[in-house]
Amino acid sequence: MEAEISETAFELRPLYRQVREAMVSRLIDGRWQPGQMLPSEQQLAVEMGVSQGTVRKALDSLAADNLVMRRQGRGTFVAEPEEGRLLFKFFKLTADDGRRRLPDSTVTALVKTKASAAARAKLGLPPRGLVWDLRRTRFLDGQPVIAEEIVLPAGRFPALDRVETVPNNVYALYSARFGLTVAHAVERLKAVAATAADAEQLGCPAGTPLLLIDRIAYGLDEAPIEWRVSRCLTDAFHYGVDLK
Amino acid sequence: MEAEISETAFELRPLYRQVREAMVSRLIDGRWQPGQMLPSEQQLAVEMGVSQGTVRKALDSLAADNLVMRRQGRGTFVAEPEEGRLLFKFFKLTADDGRRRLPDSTVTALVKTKASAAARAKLGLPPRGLVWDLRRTRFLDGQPVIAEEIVLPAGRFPALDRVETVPNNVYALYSARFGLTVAHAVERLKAVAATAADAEQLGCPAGTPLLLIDRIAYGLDEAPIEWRVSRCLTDAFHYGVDLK
DNA sequence: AAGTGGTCTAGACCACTAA
DNA sequence: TAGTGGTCTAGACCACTTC
Repeated sequence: MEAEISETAFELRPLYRQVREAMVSRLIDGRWQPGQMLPSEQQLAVEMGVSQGTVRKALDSLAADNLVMRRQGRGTFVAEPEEGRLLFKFFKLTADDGRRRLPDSTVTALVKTKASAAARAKLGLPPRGLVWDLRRTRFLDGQPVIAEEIVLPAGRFPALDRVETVPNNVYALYSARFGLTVAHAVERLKAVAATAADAEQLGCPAGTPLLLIDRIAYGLDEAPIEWRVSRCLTDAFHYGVDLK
Repeated sequence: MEAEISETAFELRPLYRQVREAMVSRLIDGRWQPGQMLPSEQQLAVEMGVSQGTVRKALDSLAADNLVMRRQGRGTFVAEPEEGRLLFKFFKLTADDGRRRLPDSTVTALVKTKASAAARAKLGLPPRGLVWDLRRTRFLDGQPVIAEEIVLPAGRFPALDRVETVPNNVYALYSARFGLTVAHAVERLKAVAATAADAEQLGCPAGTPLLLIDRIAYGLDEAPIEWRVSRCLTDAFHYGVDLK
């Protein structure tokens, strides 16, 4: 009952790191579900055989990464992707007047194909690996502003095409339907000219400057979950970054 | 000697916040200079009349914001803008092959003028406020890749035009010459078409898509220090963002 | 050996939430 | 009132750096 963590006598990482990793593994395997309240610090300390202060340090680290949410007087809860505060963690486009909202989405294609060499490299897939290729157009104020392609490793998204409707917030779908939590992402931005296809999809002249966002999203286990390329009109919007 | 912090009995913010603010004010007024070693946690605890744990929490918070650097066995040091690790805190452009280096710079103009309405809004200046307007071209591999305009409130940069040479890393200049530390910045990115002036400066056709970076940089006192607009060719480079 | 920051513990008390 | 996380303290011991 006690030695949940320190079973082997010699451990290189500090205790609170090991405690954190034990907690992350509970998030990965679903023993702790989104929205669920965690045991109290005291209970976790007893259960894991460490002091409350060490549990606190691990929980604070999870909270800093937005994996759990802590509320004084209430408890500690597993983060939910639908939660308002987190909706914009991975969506950095903002209207120039400051209003922030998620654009509506219209799926234009969803097919399973062999992964391209680029997709295999981005997602760490073997030769002949399969992927889902999802394409959609996203609208703000009824205007098409983003042409998006999402590439997913087919093995982690079984029967994705049997989902009735792909929701606007796909990360909520990944979580609820496939048990995959997007923990962090890396984006690369460039300015590119709209191709003829972009121009048709976005209703702008060919050659129009577009903000290209190339994203790889990673799960709790640090494995790539999604490769996404968004091509955005930025006449009335900007991509916001906080450098701290 | 003791009650450096809790002079008044009632304070709303937690102690470690007050300790942090006392420390930040020492950074602002120059009692703690860049590169300088801070007193040990124990000394600070005694001096400020709090426990070592509270001092540690304040110092950890400063370290998280890259305002100080902590090294086990050595001590805690005020961050220096020239330090390698910090050079890229505010420069997010990376070569597509992964190499990171700061581009060379050539100043094309440096004049003191009345601030435009836009500049007054960005920098929080009064009507008829004065600014420095610095323009430069930045090169990577000998190729011009960034056309940059930097607008500075003249009041905080006296005799800027008497600086012999404006260094490539202007934030080191702000620190060494004017005692101004850039603590954080907010950037807005868009894709725009190169104007005729851009085209001439960067040696590209007019209409070429450019990544526009609009940055406001803030000092330790949270007042704006700099407004900067960079227009970047991103054929061989990208702007990297880590979403965590 | 001495001095520094890093980890871990134990316990007191406060602030907030819910019943 | 009971239970939760948040703050603050005091002290022990470890890891690293320097002399």
